[in-house]
Amino acid sequence: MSKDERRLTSFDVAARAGVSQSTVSRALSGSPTITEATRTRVIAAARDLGYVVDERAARLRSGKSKTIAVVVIGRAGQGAASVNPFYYSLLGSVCTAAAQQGYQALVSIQSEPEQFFGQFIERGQADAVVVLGTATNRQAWDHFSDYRRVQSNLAFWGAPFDGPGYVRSDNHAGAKLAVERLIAGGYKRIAFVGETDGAQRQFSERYEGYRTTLEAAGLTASEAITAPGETREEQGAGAVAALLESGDGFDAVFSACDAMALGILARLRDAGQSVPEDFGVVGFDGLGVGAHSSPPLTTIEPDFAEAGLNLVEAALGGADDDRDRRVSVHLVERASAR
Amino acid sequence: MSKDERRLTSFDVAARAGVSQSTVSRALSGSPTITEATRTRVIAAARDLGYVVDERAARLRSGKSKTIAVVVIGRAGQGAASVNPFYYSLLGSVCTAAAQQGYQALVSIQSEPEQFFGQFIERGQADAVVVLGTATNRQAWDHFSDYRRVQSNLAFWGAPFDGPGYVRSDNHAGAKLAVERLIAGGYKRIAFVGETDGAQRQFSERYEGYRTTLEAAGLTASEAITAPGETREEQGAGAVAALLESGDGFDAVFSACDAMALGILARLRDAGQSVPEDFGVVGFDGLGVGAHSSPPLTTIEPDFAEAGLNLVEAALGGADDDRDRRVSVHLVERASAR
DNA sequence: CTGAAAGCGCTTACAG
DNA sequence: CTGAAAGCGCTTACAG
Repeated sequence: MSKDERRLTSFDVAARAGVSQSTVSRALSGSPTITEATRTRVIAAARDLGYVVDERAARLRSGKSKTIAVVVIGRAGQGAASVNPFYYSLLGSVCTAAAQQGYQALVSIQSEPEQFFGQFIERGQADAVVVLGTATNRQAWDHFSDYRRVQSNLAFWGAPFDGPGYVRSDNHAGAKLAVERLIAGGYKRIAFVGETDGAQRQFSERYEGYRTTLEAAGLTASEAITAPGETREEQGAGAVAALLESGDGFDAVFSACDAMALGILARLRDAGQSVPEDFGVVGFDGLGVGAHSSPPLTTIEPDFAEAGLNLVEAALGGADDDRDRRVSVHLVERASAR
Repeated sequence: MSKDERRLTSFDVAARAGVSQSTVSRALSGSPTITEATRTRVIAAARDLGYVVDERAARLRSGKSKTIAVVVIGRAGQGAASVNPFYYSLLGSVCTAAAQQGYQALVSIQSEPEQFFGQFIERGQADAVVVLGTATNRQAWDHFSDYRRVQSNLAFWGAPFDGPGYVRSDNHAGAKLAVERLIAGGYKRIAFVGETDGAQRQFSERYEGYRTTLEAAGLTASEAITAPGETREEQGAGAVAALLESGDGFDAVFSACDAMALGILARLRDAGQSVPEDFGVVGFDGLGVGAHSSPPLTTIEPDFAEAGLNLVEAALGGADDDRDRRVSVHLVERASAR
């Protein structure tokens, strides 16, 4: 610790300010029942002494922790290196939103079943917990989904399921933005790439938005296209390859996520298709790496600050919070649609 | 909380296991002075009851917090959105390393002077603090650098200064790897892009490594090249533009960081230079986005897991830790050098 | 508006 | 190896 031999306590501040310990506590915690004069004196004494309250004691007595635990789910067997930039940005937004609400953020990265842990509230370490990360770690989501039944101060982003506490993008609005952008670019035959079987719940909503927007414009929607692959990029590449081979004359793709769109772009280049001239692509997520692809990827981006705030509010609200939280999205114009 | 009306305490577990409260504490905390039989009984009682220890109380009494505070510095005025992927990866590695050592991670993102805060130890919230982030926020680094004088359980990555507690890449080895790779690719006139005036301390070390490696190979090193710009990418683009205009016949660049290298690649493409055929580029940092640039960027990547571990150890070690901590690096072969 | 006292739920000397 | 007691440093009823 520092050079002081003994820890300073509120007693020392009380002595110096000539008040009782209780008054020190009230003055420092901003209690309205304290004279401004007294408060000023106490604050000065604390400053002179270099005193700060011991949060362990304050929290034990008050029963609150003023902390949000944030669990980041990684791919099984891969740890922190498998967390993609999208979730790191979301993590950053949650930390910022928590700070704005006067909370601190206790972060843990969990990818293996033996480390799945969410009992931060029971241990008095947090008042609520936010879980976010890849939908592919099914075991992790099963774990936290079960846990939500006994602990309602839990909010999620990225889960393959749906239910209370789940926050997500306004997928319908996003899909509409993407598809309308492609229609405006003059593309005639627009495909959707991404699974709609529920592995990633949000994809189904994006497909629905794709379908209704196309139909509203008098165009025909096709079945969602998918291809197997270890990574999202391989899946996207495979899907667009199938699409080109189909001979159905597709000239544009709305990809359910940017990672797949990146694979789509790479495959299109290999196939000699020029984007955006011959073929249009719009993704979803607002991944920063899309700004460096060739061509840079036009995409739908959720408002990260709003997402962070919604997650914190939903977690803190617990069972009383039954709002259907959908985060607004906007179109990021880059260069993959003419 | 959950459905129980009253919080469970170690007393409840003691009653159920037929032992005293002290025995419960010792059994659960793994004290070696407890019979295996007793421990088993206590653990079973705790499990049956669904009891977990209240960390607020445990920490108050023990005086430890088993937590590492991680401060992520963002660009002034920009918040979480300005934190680049490199620092998020580092943050993830620190969280993982902390967990491996039995510590939790309390994360805060700080970019404005009014939020600079590091007194987590004095408040009993952490046993050590790790500060990382962009070197460009000079005020933030000044703040934490001053703080290191009174609080030695502090470690840094990315600081524009040097001193105790600073962990960094093995820049000499990295520069050597990069330059030797370019020499092996047959490039004849290799430039260095990046400032060496100390704004980013590590850059000077990379320049030195560049210079000595080139000289050892009997080639001539040039002065470091820089150009003004709001972002690293603009700086890189400007520098390579100057380089091409110089007419000095440069055919390769070792860029002090990937962000600048990305700008270099973009500018080279605009100038009609083909990479890696006419011009070679090697960056530094191992940024994930480099895998999606065109061409994909060959780069030097520090070992993130090792970096996280070193930061945690250095912070926990405090004044007793005077090791010069340099994290090993490796070459990531992509496609910007022939 | 302020103070004296109690107590939050643990861990840790101190005994035996 | 286990127990009874004290005490970590606050906040919060309870008084006045």
